[in-house]
Amino acid sequence: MTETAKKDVRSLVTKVNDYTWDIPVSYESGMRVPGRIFVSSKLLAGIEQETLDQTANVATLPGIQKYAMAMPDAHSGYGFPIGGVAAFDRDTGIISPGGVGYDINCGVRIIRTNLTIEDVRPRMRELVEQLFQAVPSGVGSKSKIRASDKELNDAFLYGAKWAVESGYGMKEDTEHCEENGFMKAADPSKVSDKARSRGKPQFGTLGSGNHFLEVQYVDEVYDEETAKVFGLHKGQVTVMIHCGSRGAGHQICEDYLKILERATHKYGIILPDKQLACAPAESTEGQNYFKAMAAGANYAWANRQVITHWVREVFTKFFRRDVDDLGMHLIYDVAHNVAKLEEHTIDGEKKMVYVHRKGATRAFPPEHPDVPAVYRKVGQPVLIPGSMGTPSFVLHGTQKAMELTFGSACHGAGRTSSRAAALKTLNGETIQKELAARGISVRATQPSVIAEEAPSVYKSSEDVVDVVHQLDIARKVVRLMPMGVAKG
DNA sequence: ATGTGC
Repeated sequence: MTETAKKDVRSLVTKVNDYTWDIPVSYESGMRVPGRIFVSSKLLAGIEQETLDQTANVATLPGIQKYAMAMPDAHSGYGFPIGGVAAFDRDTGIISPGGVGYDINCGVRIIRTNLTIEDVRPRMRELVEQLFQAVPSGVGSKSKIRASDKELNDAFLYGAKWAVESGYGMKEDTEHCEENGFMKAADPSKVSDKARSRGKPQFGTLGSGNHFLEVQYVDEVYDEETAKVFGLHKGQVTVMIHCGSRGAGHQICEDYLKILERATHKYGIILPDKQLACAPAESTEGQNYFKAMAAGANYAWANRQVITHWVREVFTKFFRRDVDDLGMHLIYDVAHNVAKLEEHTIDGEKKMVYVHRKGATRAFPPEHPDVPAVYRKVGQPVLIPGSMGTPSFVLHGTQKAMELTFGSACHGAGRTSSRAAALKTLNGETIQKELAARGISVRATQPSVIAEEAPSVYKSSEDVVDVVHQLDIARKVVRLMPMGVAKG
């Protein structure tokens, strides 16, 4: 980024405090509320002009509440910024596929183990190879499962619950997922044949891009008490799965963007950007999108659940110990790309709003009824993956998040440069060797994937997480260092 | 992110 661009960004926004910057309604015509960026001055310098513009654009949408928000990892996306949070009044507001993103319920889960670094490190390469072989990855990768139409339908309806009941997991798994692993609003009849045919052969596949399957260890504990509640302690090995709804979610988004572009016109909604296509939340078009989106979200939960089962299979064979003995419990599973109908207190009044989190994690506080009973006292686990070779974090949600961000926090590091730029300047094999020298085994479909996802093309996950911690919208519990990574 | 791209 050039010096001029940096200056430009700073001059347009107003500092509220060290981690909060506002885009005034005077920034762009039609803004109904200000934009609000939760970011340090260091990270603000890296926020692109387009991200600010997109945040301001979101602020023009009907029924928006309080602020159009951007998290410290924000970058530009389709219409809405990635790292964005926006809540719309159920009765007067809109719902928009661009506010969720193409990868519906792209998300993260973390599984703990009883293994130590010493158990795993000497055999890391071999273990990663086994995981890579067990979980199909890459663009267009196909599942080992041949799902029937009925099974696909049940997965759209019941998500992780379908997977567990089909033999891919343990009953307790669904209790440790956001929404218990499925959104009840799902209606598979609102999903097109094309989306179905793309989703049918992809259960239990990782996908590509920044999606990964990672063996990690707890290298720092910030909050002993909460870590204990999550079953985490220093030196312990964990497994993180980061992936989404594959071709199914992608097709649902594409289908409904077209439908909602027409609805935008039909309902006379004026948009600064066509990519913000939306419909009144309670309109037929809006509700149909919501029902299809929920089905896509459920597909992603089913996907991560099937992968979890195969990960457990690999570990039990590899270490010749059963799942109970290995202590491979799912800690939690969060959605990073989803819209939800939630109750929030706005200006002292309880209200139902459609909260769009696109590249943002729900961060509900202690005592919230939607937090699983086992975590009720400490708040929802907030899972923030790092980029390849960089630390990931477990945090917990707070009351402050309910007050400031509709119960939301950031979702990860966020790119600083494009895939194309990374491919031009970086060599995958060199990066793989550098990571190996740091004790991190990476197995990918091809070297170019490693170049595209190099640590240097991402913001620091540490910096991003520190902002949400300082703001107290999520508090750090542990830091996880990667040891082995399987990627598409 | 994606049976990757106007």
